[in-house]
Amino acid sequence: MNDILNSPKLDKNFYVRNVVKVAKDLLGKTFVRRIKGKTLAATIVEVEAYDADDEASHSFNGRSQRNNVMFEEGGLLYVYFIYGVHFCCNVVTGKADHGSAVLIRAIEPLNHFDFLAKNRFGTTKITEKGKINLTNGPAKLCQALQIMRADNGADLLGDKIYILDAPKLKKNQIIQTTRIGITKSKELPWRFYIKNNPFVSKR
DNA sequence: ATCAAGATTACCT
DNA sequence: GGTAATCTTGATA
Repeated sequence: MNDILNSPKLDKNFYVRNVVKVAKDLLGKTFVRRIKGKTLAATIVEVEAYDADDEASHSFNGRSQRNNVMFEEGGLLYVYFIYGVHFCCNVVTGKADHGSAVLIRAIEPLNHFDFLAKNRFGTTKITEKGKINLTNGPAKLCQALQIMRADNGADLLGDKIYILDAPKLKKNQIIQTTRIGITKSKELPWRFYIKNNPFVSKR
């Protein structure tokens, strides 16, 4: 655990690359959220890439008030509100004005389970199944980590939300497939997840 | 001005 | 498996 938290932050160069490569490389890295004096840590286990010339991407029709952060240089957090109910968070990638990001779809918590459970269910008493349910979806993990509108545009090189390096996964531990919940560009194989990880949202 | 769709989730049958 | 929840955006009038 201490080894994990003592790893270096991913740097600017990591984020300013092709979005599909960044997506794949984010698997296994440690997502950190500092809030209320706590340092919440979780392993990234499922992601999706959204690129500029990708019909399913929020950036496809150009810059707008909502997707503005996606067009910044890589290394920021893009948070959006969806279905009038949920927040989802993305890691902005690529050069300035490009418009690409990686949706974080699922994480595996490493600490502070009571705090996450309180945020999700209003109680610290949870079953084994409830534990899986803490962060096995893009809106669930935002609720658990208290990521919301105010966090849109957060600097991932700052000290509130950031990602730590971790050993690169082997090729055979990564599954590549099509994305979930979209109607356009469904055929692009831009979803990645860690094989056999119980926190992955859907097989 | 009105309307439909949306990178989801929880709860129902 | 179906659908309500309920805000924001972009299209059409």
